[in-house]
This record gives sequence, structure tokens and C-alpha cells, in this order.
Amino acid sequence: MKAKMDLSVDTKECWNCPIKHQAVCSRCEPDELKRLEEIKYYRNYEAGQPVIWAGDHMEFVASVVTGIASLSQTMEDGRTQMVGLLLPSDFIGRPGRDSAPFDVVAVSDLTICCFRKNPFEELMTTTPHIGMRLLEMTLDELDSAREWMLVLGRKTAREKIASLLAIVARRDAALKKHSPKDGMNFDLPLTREAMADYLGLTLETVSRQISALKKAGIIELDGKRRVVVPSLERLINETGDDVDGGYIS
Amino acid sequence: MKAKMDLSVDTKECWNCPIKHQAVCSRCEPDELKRLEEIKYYRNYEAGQPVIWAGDHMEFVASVVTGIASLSQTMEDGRTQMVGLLLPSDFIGRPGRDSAPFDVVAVSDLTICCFRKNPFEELMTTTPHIGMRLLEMTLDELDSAREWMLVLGRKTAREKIASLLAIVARRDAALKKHSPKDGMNFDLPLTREAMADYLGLTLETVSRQISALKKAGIIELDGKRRVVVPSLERLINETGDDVDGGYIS
DNA sequence: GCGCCACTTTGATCAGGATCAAACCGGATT
DNA sequence: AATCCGGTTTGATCCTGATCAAAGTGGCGC
Repeated sequence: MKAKMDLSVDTKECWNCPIKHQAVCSRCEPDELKRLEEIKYYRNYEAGQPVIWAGDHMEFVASVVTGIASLSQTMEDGRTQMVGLLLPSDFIGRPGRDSAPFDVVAVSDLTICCFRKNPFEELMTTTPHIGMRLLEMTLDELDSAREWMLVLGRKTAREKIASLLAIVARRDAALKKHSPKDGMNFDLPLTREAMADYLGLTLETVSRQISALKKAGIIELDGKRRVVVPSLERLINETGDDVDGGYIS
Repeated sequence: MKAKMDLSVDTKECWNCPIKHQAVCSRCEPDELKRLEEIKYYRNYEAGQPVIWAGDHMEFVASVVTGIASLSQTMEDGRTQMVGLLLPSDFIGRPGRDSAPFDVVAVSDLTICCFRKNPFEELMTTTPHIGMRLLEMTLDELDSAREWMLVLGRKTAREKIASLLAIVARRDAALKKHSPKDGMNFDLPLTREAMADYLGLTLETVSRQISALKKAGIIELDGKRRVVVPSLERLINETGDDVDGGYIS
């Protein structure tokens, strides 16, 4: 009996919101926060549930508070490509546009903080802090989308898997506020199919390459979802990326 | 003797700048434009010349005025992936960051309008119009980067070529201010290699697929660079995209 | 315990695009 | 005219990852 924790009680108030230092509202002054608080409401989704379908009218924009959502595109014949992973503090939707360009699906159980679209847009024109933070976040997203284009266009299946693992490892380390190190372990909250959709592969190839990395000792699996990385350097070597380049920041 | 036209004389002044209605400065009031004008200068590059290398310190941000530039990433072993095509009015660089994340190369002869970075950043904090326009442009870029991820991750070689042609056709139509129509023709200002780098293919595959589309009567070639599209619908069918979806806007 | 179901692994075969190689084309230089 | 050269086309073969198929695993409800 997996009793689902009700996270909402903890996050109803901005002052103890877990993403208050990263989200679109992180630059806001107390009075601006107050006005945001008036137009916000929370929504919860279970793993697998759709949040928005491409083309839907959107009456809100939102921040991911807890959990993971995917942004993806599907062709008529069923081929699908994930075009973004939305993690806590990531922004959903777009001021000035009212139909969604991509599908948004809850990958894990998910809580989002919604702002009614019209008042939010008004608020953006009057308070610069929101727009500035959103610009920053959007520029970051654009950079990572472009990094991902290299993965999709030029990397081998093995390099793709290693790249995904390296990204999740880095993100997990950032979340726990320590730098990624040897022996670290983390949850991989994606099914083989979701990984395939993210990497532009089939799920069989994903499975085979993960087995190969395991056999090569690059990773160890603890159960189905927990990954252990004995040597981070060896993992990064497998990504094809420059070992020292990129992520100094 | 290819006498190079000096475009710069025509574009030194904001009031008759060819991109004044689309660029980052398009929302500016006359007084804001005046301040921008004080910190701007033009640069010209010949086709093939590098503008910025990844990792370089950048002392400016800029708008593409005329010509085309590419944004690309290269792995140590030489594999490269283009991650963006920069067309007139597109923005180069990023306020608040001083080293370039990607290579920028002039694909055709190129003129850019540069703003010194520090004064530009200051201007952004004091005048909201620049930041707002930049946010809009960045959100658009992010959407098209994500569209491109579907092309890279899931489309066949033939669909990739057709997608590229359809995009260039649409952009060309937009530039000439009419909707794309049957029988239209346009320049394809990219070498086979550049197309390959954009599409995540080899140049041989690009060449073969273009030949195949030609043989199938989907396109006609006039010389090496000019493309004629007898039936736009037939071209779009080849992209794998939903025929009516997407680009209504 | 038993079976069900979603997810995963593994195997055999196939095919799309990469790779290696050579010829071709058109414009510029001498 | 002869040569050169960047870019392009075409051909032959190879290999990575897709596809088709079957069996394995583990959690859950009955």
C-alpha cells in the first residue's frame, strides 16, 4: 500500500516553497510576491497523466514544484520525440500565446503552481523582475536544447545513454548541493521507453546499451531504477564530450 | 571579379535599418533608440569566416542585419552539429554571460550590428522594451529548437531534407511578404556539408536524398543553389509532418 | 500461491545511412 | 586551352541501430 504523501500542505505558501530560489518568482519583492500569490493555485497529477495536449488552449502558466514532467512531440504515425524534461522550478507555458505547442505529461507524480494567464501577463508588464527571471530561465533552456541537438544529431547510442546518465547525475548532485563525485548514486525516474523517446532511440537499443555499460563496469544497477556511478570520469568519457569542457560555469 | 557591394552605407542609421521591425530593438521608443545608437557599431564578415569560437570572451551582443550565420558545436573527433541558423534580425550572444557557448560562423557574407555588452546590459535594466522583445525572440527560438529536435531524433533522411527545404521556403516567403505557394523558388544558401551538419547526416546522404526528391518531381534544381517547388503540398507531405498542423499561427 | 500486467531483457534478422572511393562539374587562374 | 580546386554526384560495401519475436522479472490483486 503506497500511501501517497500529500505534499500540497507544505507548499501552499510562497515563504516555504521548495523552489522559491530558482523559479520564475525568485527575483520578486515581497509586494510582488503578494500579488502573485493572489493569482496562483496548485494542481497535482499522478505519474502518467497528461497535463496539456499540444494545441490545447491554456488558461494558465505554471512552475513545476515537485516531480518531473516531459515535453514531447508526436507524429501522426506515432513516432515521438521528447523535447524537454521539466524539473522542479522549470516553467510551463508562455506569456503571449494561448495554445500549447507541445504535449506535457507527468512522468512522476507532479505538483505544479499555476498562475492565471491574463493577470500574470499584466503583472509581467508592470513588474520587471518576473520578466527578467523568465528571460534568464528561457536562455538557459535554449542552451540546453541546443546541447541536446548535438546528442540527437551526432552521438552514438552508447554515447547518448552515457550523456543522459551524466546529465541526471549532475542535476541530482546540484539538487543535493554537492558536486558530483565517484560512487554517487541516484534514481533514474524514466522508463526505458521514455529514455528512448528522449534520446531518439528504440527502447530495445536503450536496454541493450544500458546492459553494455553495466557489463563494462561504467555503471551498476541497484534494483531497476537506482544507478551507481563508480567513476564519474569513466562515465563522462563514454559521452564523447570533452572531459574538462563545458560544465565549469 | 566579384565586386562586393558595400551594404554598410545603407544600414548605418537605425531609421532605415532593414530589420528595425523584427530585431531586439524593434519595441524601442525614439529616446531608447538614441541610446542604443550610441553603443552600436557594425561588423562585416565574408562567407566562411568565423565570428566567434565557443569559449571566447564576448565583448558584445549583436543582431544579424544581412546574411546568414550558423551556430554550431564540434566534438573533439570532428563530428559537428549545427544548432541554429541565424537569419536577419536574429540575436547573437547573451546578456549576463561573457563566454560564447557555441561557434558562430558566417555562412554567407554577413553584416551584424553590435552593441557593447556592458552598456547594453545596463540599458536592459533601465528600459523594459529591450528585455521584453528579447524574451519574445528567445521563446520563439526555443520553440524552433524543439521542433528541430523532432527532426534530428525521429525523421528519416528524406524527411529531414524535405523539412529543411520547407523551412527555408516558408522563411523566404515570409521575407517577401507573401504566403508560400506552388511554383515558388528560392536560394538555398548552404553547401551540402552545411546541410548535413544541420540535419545530422553525411554530405553523401544529403546529396543522394536531394537527387531522389528531384527524380520524384518534388523539387527542381535551377543551377546548384536555386530550388523550385512545383507543389508545396507534395513537399510538405514528404516532411512527415501533419499537413495542416503547426504553422497556421 | 497464482496469475496478471507492465516493463525489461535478450536474440535473430533487416535496412537505412555511414564509410570509403572514384568520378564529375563549373568556375577561376595561369 | 590546360590545370586546379572546392563542391557535388554516384557507386560498392559495411555496420549501427531498427524491427520482429520471445522469454524473463517483479509488483500487485485475488
